[in-house]
Amino acid sequence: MEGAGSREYRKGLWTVEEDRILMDYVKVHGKGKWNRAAKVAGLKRGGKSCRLRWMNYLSPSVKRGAFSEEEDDLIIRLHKLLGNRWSLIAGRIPGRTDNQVKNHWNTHLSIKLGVKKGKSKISSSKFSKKIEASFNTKLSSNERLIPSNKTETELQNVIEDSHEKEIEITSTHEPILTSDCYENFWLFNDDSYLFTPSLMELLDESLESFMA
DNA sequence: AAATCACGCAACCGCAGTGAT
DNA sequence: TATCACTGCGGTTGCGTGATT
Repeated sequence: MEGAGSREYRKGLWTVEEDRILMDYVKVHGKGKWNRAAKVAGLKRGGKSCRLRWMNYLSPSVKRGAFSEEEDDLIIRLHKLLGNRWSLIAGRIPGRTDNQVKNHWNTHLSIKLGVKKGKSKISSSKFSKKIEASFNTKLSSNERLIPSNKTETELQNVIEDSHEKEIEITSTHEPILTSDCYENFWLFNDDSYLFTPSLMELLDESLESFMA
């Protein structure tokens, strides 16, 4: 039982020194076994705290900084269908964690869309008419528009397929990535990525036929 | 300049699922 | 089969900081 017994755990924000210790530990031993990691590394933190710190902050795959419009768009689309399944949504957005997506939704997107107050303020022309229309009819953040004759697994497969198709398409293109702009570039196997119009279109097409 | 407010985000909590023994 | 350790998830809290009064 974590927290029980004589062992006392530090709480609150991580210090630079704690970060360094955890980073060093992961470099040598790899991820996992966080409870043991905390003890072996000499951190006065629980395993869960170590795991969270690594996953949400220290991991080199975590992307920092503001969310792009494309990311916002994708989150909104996926949330519309998946509800508060933050890990699933985050899994479709390279470099973003479930915590980041959840926080971003709660502090920006839900307000922007007027979900909590029951009114939509969607203004972006990027939304497909059908997705926007159906979103406006369902105000609760927990409601999803999965047809009664479909399963969530089928829905996830649709999203997976769209992503697969996207990768297929982008693999045939040359990169047009710029260092300071996330717009209009493609997805690759290295750390760089992008949201292309084709991904959005594929997702819309797939979801529309799924919902039909 | 000090006090208060509001916002954004990191971190915590409780629970469920999974795998090893 | 039961138990335990561990991981992962979503909801929530509370701290830090900038804006406002």
